Amino acid sequence: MEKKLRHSHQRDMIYNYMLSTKEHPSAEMIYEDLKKIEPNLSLGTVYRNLKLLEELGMVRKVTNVNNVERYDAMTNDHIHFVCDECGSVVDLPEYDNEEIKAKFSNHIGGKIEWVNIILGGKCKCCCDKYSN
Amino acid sequence: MEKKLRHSHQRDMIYNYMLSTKEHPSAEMIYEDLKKIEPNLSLGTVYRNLKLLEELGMVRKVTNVNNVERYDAMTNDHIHFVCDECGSVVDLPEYDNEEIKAKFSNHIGGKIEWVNIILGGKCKCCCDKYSN
DNA sequence: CTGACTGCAAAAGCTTTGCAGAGCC
DNA sequence: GGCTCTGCAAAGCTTTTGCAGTCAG
Repeated sequence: MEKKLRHSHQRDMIYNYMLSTKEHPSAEMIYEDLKKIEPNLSLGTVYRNLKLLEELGMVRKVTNVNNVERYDAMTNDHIHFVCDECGSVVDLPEYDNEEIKAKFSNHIGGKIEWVNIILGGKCKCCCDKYSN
Repeated sequence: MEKKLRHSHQRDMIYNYMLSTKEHPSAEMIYEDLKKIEPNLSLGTVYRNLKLLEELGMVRKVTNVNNVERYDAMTNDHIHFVCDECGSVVDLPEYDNEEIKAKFSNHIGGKIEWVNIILGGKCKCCCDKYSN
């Protein structure tokens, strides 16, 4: 059942990149940025490692923006805001998910393993740009 | 700017189907079911109309399960639970989104237009099936 | 050495789109 | 009649996968 992992330079790069950015990048964005440092990197490797890191609970999918999945390194419980205009995804301050879990756990009967809260609309930047 | 819509039998079928189901279907699921009644229906038409209905605010994307988008007819504020095992998406009782909007609107600066709250885990059915 | 990991490129989805014809108003 | 909508099929994109070679332990 358990996976046996070896050390991998590429996986390190990807994870460190995830830890360093606040952009909630897509696989493609990660690939484009890391290729500057490691020109041989392949997109398939990015996808494979994101999936692995997700299974390890080190990274998670945040949301799908325009049919592209956006990722986040797991830190604490926090929620996100997505701009429908420019597609940016930003963190919002810490938020207690336990409350909402507790509220619905009876109703579900099964096991709640995660909570994903996303607000959407138009970010400040886009509101200023096109005022309407 | 405004769209000029004509009446369309296919669009009616799709919307009525959305109102009648609790399954939060994908385009494909809608297509498969409606084809039984309307064998000429095409998948492209389902996609086109879902997009249209979404723009009209009559339908919304709920969440992406295994790279497939799931839809819901807009009713009131409610939230969803997704089973990671079987991919089912179910409604949870009404929930007040205004509270959470209010909590973060200052922080965002822009305009919050929607809230999407999703809980995930293993549904009762799957918990019973594979007990571990 | 062994088997996990990678790059490459092809394959596999899901979703969108161009086009010619049909249908609504 | 004009413009929207549809079916069909092709194209477009993102993501996954097979393979042969590379690398970590």
